[in-house]
Amino acid sequence: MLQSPAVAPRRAVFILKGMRYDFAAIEARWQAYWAEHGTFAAINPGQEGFDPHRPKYYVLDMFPYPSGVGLHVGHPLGYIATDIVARYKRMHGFNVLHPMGYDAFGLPAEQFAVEHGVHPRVTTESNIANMTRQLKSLGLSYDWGRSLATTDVEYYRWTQWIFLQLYHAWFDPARGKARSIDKLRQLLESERLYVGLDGDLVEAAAPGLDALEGPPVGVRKWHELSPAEQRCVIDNQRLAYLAEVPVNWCPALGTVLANEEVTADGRSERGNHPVFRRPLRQWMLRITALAERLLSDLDLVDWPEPIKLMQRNWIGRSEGARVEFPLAYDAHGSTAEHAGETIVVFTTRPDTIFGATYMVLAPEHPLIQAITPPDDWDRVDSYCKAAAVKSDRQRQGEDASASKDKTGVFTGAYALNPANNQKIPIWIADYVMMGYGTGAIMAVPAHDQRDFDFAKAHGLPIHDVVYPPILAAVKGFFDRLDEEDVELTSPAGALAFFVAQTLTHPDAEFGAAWRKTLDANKAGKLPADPVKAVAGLPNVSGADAELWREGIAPLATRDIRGLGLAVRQGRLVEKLGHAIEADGANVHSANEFVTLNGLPTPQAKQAINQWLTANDYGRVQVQYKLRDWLFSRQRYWGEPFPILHGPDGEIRALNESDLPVELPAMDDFRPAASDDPHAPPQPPLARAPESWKHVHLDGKLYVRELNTMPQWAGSCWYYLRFCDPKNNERLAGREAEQYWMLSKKPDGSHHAGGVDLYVGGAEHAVLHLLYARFWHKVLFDLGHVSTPEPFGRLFNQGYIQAHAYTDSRGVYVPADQVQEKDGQFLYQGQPVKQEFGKMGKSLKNAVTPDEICQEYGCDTLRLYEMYLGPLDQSKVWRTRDITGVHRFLQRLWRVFVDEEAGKLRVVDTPAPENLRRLLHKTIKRVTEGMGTMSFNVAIAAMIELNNELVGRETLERELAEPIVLCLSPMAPHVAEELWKLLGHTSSLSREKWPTYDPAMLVEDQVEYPVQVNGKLRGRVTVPADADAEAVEKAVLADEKIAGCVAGKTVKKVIVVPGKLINLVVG
RNA sequence: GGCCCGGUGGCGGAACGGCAGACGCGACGGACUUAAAAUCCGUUUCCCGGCAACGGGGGUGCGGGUUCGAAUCCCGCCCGGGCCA
Repeated sequence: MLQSPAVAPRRAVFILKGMRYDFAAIEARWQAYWAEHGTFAAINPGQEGFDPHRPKYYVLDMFPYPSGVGLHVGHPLGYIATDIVARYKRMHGFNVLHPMGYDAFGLPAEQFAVEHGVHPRVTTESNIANMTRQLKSLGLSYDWGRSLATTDVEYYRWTQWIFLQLYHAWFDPARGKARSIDKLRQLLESERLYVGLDGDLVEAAAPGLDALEGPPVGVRKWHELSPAEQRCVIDNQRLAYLAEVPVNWCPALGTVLANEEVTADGRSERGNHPVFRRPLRQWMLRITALAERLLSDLDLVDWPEPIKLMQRNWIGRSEGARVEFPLAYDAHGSTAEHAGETIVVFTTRPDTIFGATYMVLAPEHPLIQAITPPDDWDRVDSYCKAAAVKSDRQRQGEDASASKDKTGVFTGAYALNPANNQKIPIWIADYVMMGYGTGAIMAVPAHDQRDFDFAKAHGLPIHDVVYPPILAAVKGFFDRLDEEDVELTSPAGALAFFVAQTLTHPDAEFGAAWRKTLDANKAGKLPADPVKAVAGLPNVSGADAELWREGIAPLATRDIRGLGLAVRQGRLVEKLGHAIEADGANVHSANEFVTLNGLPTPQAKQAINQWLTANDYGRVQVQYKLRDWLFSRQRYWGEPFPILHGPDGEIRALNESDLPVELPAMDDFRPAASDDPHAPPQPPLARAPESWKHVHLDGKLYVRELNTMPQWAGSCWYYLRFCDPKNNERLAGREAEQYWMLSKKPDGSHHAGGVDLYVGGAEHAVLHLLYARFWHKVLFDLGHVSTPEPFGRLFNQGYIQAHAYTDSRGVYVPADQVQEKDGQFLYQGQPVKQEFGKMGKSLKNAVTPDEICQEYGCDTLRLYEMYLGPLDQSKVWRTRDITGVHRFLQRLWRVFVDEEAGKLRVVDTPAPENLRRLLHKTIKRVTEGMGTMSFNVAIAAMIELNNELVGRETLERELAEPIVLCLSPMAPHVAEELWKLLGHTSSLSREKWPTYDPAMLVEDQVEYPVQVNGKLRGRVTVPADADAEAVEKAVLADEKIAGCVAGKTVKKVIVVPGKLINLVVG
């Protein structure tokens, strides 16, 4: 279209183009400047320019997996936040370590490689290049010189090195810490430790005692063992060890799978292939040895409570009892050779032992063969064999179909319940796992739902032993009904009345409730509707109400006699149709020596534990849910183990000097798939060149370990490498590690954790953080690192969600092509349904940072992401809303720059008092927002200040400079540009953060809102220094307030200094 | 089922136990413009009364409680999300 050259404003714009807010040019210029000047390079001790007096601050992001599709706007949420913190800390004089890298080993790259025939290293490197480009375009102040990938040979060399540390270490329970294997050998050789019957370690008594009494019975001295036995004892103590463990084996994928990767019906999540349970010899890491410290040291770190809780639950410490059930012998089956044999169980509910009516062994339990009578053997054996191939999930019946058929088989043998000397049958069932506890349970069907289902399915007895308050009340009612012969007008109503009484007065005796019930009976005031009488009470919990409504009340109405009988016989639970797992008080729980009856669950546990211990039936034991870490993968794209296998089964660790063990170049790195669940695993490395696989050492031919490490390995210690990423002597130089990892508390003492702020998604709350803590603690015990914990403060950012749209078939359509019209959403003219979910490829609702940067600039993107809401909450991305913060930057720019005249508005005259005050208030709000990472509030404060400045012809320097500095962590490019326009010649990244003067925040007049009986009725303005009495006088003198109070007495006047005034009148 | 987190206008969200709804989006009205975009100014919790300045009332998922005063603290419930079973 032709344009008239005479239009003046257009010409002005054309001439002044250089003074417009040209974010593209500004951002490119400053990103180049920072790179060229190394502005964000952190200086290590010993390097030129290092200032030992500067405090350090280590702020870290959870590094990403370099995926092929690159970043979407959800990823940088945390990165922008940490970048703001890093920039803010630099302005406080901190030496800031803010690095970034890539967690690049693992399945997706390998899967992509297998499908496309490209080597994973090729795709990984191009993905890394692309993601680095994206990250750099966001202006994140990383020290890119420290960037690394877990796949770098010089990185995984040290991952292998750490594995060797684990291999050469054991956990000394006496010291509660990891120590070197050499130390263990010393302790054995010097006979401070003996070897027990099972190859376990037995501590020698205090020195001197042995001389008198000799070593404990049944132990051997080190020199009495053969070299092979000695080796076996040592290997059994290592923190990295080989073990035959049942794994989820997927022959079609040719690898083992983690439990999380197996679906409920026993198929692989990826590809839906069958998964089999089979024992495999695998590398394991003994994380369970550190369980107690992983648990207790959570108290030392500043993490969100929910994350700590999830770790605690995962570790799953339970204090319970280990109880021995003697075998019972009768005419058939048992043989003399097993006399004295016991079945050991672990239970967290020893208080329910009187209700243990049968026992269950896991199908793998070692005693099965010994206790099963020969006649029963075939039946039992075939059951065990069938169970062996099921997955854990199938066995535990996590889906509804599996829990219905609680399979099991009776062994034909019996045990004695030590509490009541009852003979109880021993069953085998696959819902009991060998891996947890002792592989055997005492089944208490009345108080454990799984036991209940099993008992129902197999006709086993169910005996009540614990009643929660509502059931205790029911029992109390029938007890009294038995004692007194009364005629009840409505038995069900009386029961309801009695229960309601006891629940509303929980501290009162049953006797009182009973008397009231009798009174009500006499007066004909028993409730007509027993359900409502209890379930409708205000303080009855939902569970109790349901129990009453669905369970007791119908039974009471239908057959109160039968109900009474069931209660008397302790068969109420069976009648209710489901187990009662809640705590309560014991019933039917006494023998001639001990009674638990009436004791609340915690006390009952204590009492029975005491009795069991005193009588040698058991002892208190701490148990963890945490399992040792399965560390082998039958995959190519992972760290090779620094381990050799000798011809005679010898395991030989490589010397540190032989590291790294590089992945061999291979064209075909697919795992060997198979249809046969029993085919031996063939990891891809089995097809590596012979020259790699075979190693000649000391005249022997060794084969390398052919498994690789799991993806978790590389991410376990990258934060350490960042301290000194180029070091080829150590995993990180000692001085560098100490400088960056030792954080000081305000009082000068050292903090438990090294990284000052670690930000990432909550999806890593358990595994990554637990594994990293485990490695760190071992390295700490062995003296390689300086802090007991790796991450002092953790922060979880929320997800970015976005609207997604499905068409009539329920298929997702590209969200960016959906249009809204009159509240309807249309895609290609067809209505679609709006949904909601985590941003990503699968929902077709991903927005890339590239497109936003191009259209609005990355300063706008940064501000928008931070302005969305609190960092730790999930929030919805709406591209439309970006204009808000973009407009803010435009307006801010025009407050500084007169675009039409093409000059800066900044002047050196003093600012008006009101604006100066507003500035100081804003600095305060922004500073506070920085401290609590409430960046949304900080930005709002900046916008408010700016709104006051819009339209002014000039801008005083005393306002301009602090504004630029306050904005700079959040929108660094535009801030640097304005800083330069203000006449500065270098980057503002290390300028001092502005301070506010508290005196500037104090007003000399205060306007008080005045409430009358809590309702806002008016305002009065008084001098700021007026005392309460003067304020009161002023309030009562106010015309409007006087009107409100007229005719009433003012009973009380509450003056909250600086806040408000409340008059209480009546 | 257990535990954890959350629920505030049309929307995202502010609010040391003290004026609920800052700030932004959207919407509406106006200015500028031939027009649109951009920009600027104003209105915007709901209900009632008023031409209007304004006045009255309700209101932070629901029901109770503590308090002079509760979005905020306590108890119970409902709904949504997460983790574990």
